[in-house]
Amino acid sequence: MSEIPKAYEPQAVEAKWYQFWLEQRCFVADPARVGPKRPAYAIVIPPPNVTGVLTMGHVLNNTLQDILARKARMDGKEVLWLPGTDHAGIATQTVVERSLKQAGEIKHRNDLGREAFLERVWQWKEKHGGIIIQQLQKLGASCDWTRERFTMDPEYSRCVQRVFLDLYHKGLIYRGKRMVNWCPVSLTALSDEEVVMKEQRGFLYYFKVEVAEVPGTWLTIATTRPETIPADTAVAVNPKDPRYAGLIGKHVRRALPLEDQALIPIIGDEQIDVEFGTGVLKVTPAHDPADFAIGLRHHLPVIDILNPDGTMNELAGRDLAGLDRAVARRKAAELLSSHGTLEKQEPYVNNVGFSERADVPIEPRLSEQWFLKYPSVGPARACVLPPGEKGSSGDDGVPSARAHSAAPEAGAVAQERMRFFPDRWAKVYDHWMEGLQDWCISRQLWWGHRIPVWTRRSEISLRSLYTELLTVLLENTGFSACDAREVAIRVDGQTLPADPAELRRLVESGDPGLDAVAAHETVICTLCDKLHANLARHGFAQDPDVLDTWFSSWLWPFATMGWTGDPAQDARNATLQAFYPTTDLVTGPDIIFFWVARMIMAGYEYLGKLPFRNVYFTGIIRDKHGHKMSKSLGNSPDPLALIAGYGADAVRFGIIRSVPLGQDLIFEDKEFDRFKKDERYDFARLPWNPARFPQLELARNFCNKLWNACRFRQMQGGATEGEIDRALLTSDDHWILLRLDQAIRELDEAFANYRFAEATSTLYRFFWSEYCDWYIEASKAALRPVEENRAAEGPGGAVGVSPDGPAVDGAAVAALRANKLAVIDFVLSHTLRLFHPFLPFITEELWQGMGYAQDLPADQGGRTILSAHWPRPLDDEFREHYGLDEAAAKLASAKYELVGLGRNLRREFNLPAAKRLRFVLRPAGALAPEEVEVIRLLLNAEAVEVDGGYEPARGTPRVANDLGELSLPLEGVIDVAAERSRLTKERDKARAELAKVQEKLGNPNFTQKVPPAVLEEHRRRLTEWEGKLNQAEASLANLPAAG
RNA sequence: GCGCGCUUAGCUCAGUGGAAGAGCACUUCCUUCACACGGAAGGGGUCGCAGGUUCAAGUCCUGCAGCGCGCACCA
Repeated sequence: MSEIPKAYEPQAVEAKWYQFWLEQRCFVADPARVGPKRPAYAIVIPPPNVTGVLTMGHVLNNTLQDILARKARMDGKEVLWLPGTDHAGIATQTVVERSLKQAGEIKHRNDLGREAFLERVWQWKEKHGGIIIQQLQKLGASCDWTRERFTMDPEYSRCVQRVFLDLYHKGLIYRGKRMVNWCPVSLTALSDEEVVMKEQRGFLYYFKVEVAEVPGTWLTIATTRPETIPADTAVAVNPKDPRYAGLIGKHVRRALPLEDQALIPIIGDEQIDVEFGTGVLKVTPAHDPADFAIGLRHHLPVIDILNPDGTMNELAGRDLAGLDRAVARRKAAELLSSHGTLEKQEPYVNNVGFSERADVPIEPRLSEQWFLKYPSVGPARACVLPPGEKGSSGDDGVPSARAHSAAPEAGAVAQERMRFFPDRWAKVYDHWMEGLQDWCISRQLWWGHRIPVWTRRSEISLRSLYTELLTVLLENTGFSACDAREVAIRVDGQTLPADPAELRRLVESGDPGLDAVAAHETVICTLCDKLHANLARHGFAQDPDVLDTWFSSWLWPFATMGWTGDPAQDARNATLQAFYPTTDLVTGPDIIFFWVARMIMAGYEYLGKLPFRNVYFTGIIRDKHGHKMSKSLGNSPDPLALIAGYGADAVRFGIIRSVPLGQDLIFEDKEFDRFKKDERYDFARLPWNPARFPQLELARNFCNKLWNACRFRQMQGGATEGEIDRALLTSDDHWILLRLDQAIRELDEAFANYRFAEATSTLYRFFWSEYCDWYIEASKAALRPVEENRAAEGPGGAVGVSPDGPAVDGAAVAALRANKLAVIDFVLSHTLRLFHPFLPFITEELWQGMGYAQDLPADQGGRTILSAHWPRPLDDEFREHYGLDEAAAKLASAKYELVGLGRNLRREFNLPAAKRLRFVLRPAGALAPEEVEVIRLLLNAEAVEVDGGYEPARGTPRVANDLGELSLPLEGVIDVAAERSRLTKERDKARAELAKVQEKLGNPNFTQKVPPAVLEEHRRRLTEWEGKLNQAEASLANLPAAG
């Protein structure tokens, strides 16, 4: 570190060290190193979308993971932070299709066809897939990039299909015609979790229908969707509703379509809310989940009047067919109106489900889809510790195995517990797990894992069918018993053995029932590539759908580690054995159902163990309006621009410092308009140019402070990390070492509880307030060049050292100076390590530049700070060895307190900081000259005279504490009024505080019940305030008469 | 409708029953040889409201209000 710049310049530093870390393979995890002395620590990254770009949410999330990973490395653990991306089915397909359309290459993906289109998606992925990875590297993420995974990697895809096959085998996956959430834009089904409810302003339309059997009797029906009237197949009322009960069983004439006003029944159903609308419900089984359920109960027909894209089909009738559903709604209302059956329409606000991705109203639609009944629900639900429970933690914070008292299933035996941070999310999780609905896992997309199922419908005898299946299994395949596990066959919903020998036995059985020709549906689920050609040749067609992206993500913790599902093979998988279960998961609470819950279930189902031991849910980063920041809303600043402007370390520190456990963060300066003209920052050059970010500015300044503190040390010269001589420690040294100890303890506590923001506060306070503001300033007394110190302390020097003070000795001064540097190096080298997880780049630069790496073994910080040991609290041995003394530290803080009081006098008497002042100190006890010199320096005083018998002139401002009385003789310029005002304020304050303490101590309830320590504290406070009050009163009495 | 958060200084927010805190902003002073991305001092708070528990409540309990977020088939 020659030519140290005055300000920290992050850009070059960051690139240099990241490259160094990669070259040195610092992030690469080696399962072979894991052992009793080197425990494993693992995190899997929440995989960002492969075509995504970094958002502020990613910054928060991945910085936290990086902090955990770097801290774990410094703790001596073998760390695997496993990175990767997911294929993001809908998002990626949409992006690619849109770009091809914009380029004019296609009008629709059908123009290319499935294979060619997928080819283009892969090209897109190759081109854009690395962007977010590079961005994570800019942030400093210490992922093991050699293990980067993608959910569409061949091995990963195989895991997905194996799991599909397994669940199909187990009967947990089934195909069914059910109501699903249909997105008319993406043209695919969605899971319930991908639907967001939004309030919509619409109308409640009241229209009337005549009861066929009782002419002249009309029923009024309220609906928000008049366009679905042609799909109505009944009208429902509550049988307990006296208004309508008598009409049940009769019919009404359906209003639309006009050309087909069919008669539909009036049915009674308990679910009908008597209070709502008119108490009469139109029942539209094809287009409403609740109505569908009613339809099932009453065996109603289903009329589907919508096309997949949300337009009306011909069943909607002449007037509506072809119209978009929104247009059709208005048209239907007009039709009713023109026929005099629309009684009124009222403005109405209701909740409508929207496709999260396409942001259009979803359409409840009856369609054939694949569903999953969740596996391992019992253990997955039982393993998460409920709020308030701590579990019994081991040394490394891993909860030990313990049975759950409320395990809902007998199979859920003693198991490890998982902790959520903050724990309130456990309740949300539990609630969702309680009401699990089957998961719709099929998507009508091309980009994704294609469902490994082949189907054929045929008119055939079972004997012929089985014979044919034998051919399919055996022809050109070398099929063996082990392959049989990779095939599941169902005929008409019944499982058929995939073992050729058993099939042959069936074929050769004499059962005459096998010869009847009938319609059969044969479904084959297989992983076996060899069968595919045979299946095609025999008229089987592969299911065109792909699986929900989350159906691959939920396997992430073990599929990324090379899990195969083959027990023997997995037992030999060193990575899986060493690093699963993982230690921590860091993610947003918005995907607790999508991802976290499902991973837990998959973990139990396939590894028999929870996938991670702790889940940290981050806050959500919002803009000043409280909206979640996202790329699509355009309200997120580009993190890379922030990194360019402030430095990666500052962005990390600023964000982490601002986000307490589990709270959302509003990340924007509301007073933007006031500051945007601030010329100190050239934000105009930055593309996002939104605002300035006080959080980041603070953090950048902090990095600069750290930089300059080291620069200051560097400028002092001398040996690096010399030996500390306990005999030469000053009270300031005792103080800072004990403050360092305190900071380490606070940090350990913060880490144990995942309180990262708290950790940054501790670092900030310790480094800036304690180390820089007090300790370094105080140290400047000892750090002055030796000659200067001799002059300052020699006889006739300006400082009022008592004449019989120690003889000044050049060698002694030099030794003191060297010892001071040794303490500074000790503290700084510890501080850099404490900062490293948060500020990886600047700490590495300083660690190397300051020479702290020099004498250390390569694997303990010699090569890089990354592997330096995390500082331990100063133990008894250390305290003993260096004679660390609480009393000395107390003396130092008393000094600083007195300095604060003295500086305050300056202010009170309007004395400019530059004005050289003489103070007089009447010490309460013995006080070494070097202590006085520190006080003088911190006061920026010309002199502090020590005079045990000093009696200041009347009206001389003075302050006092345990150390003594500090007077500021202001010859001839005493502002009596100012001093009276100051002392009066002080006296009143003392009186008030004294009264409070006296009242408490006078209360027998208090003195009897309060813990001794608190009582002691209050008694101490009493004497303290009494002393202050006396002093203020005495000073007031001492003031000359006004005038 | 049910659940979960939040409400503390002008702003953004910490606060773990025992003397109300930080950063920014504001006022005044200082370019003193680490740092003006800096230093010193200062002003500013009935801790949302109302009850309760306690010797002691910003902190625990109950209710209420406002804001936010989830979950939920009210057409």
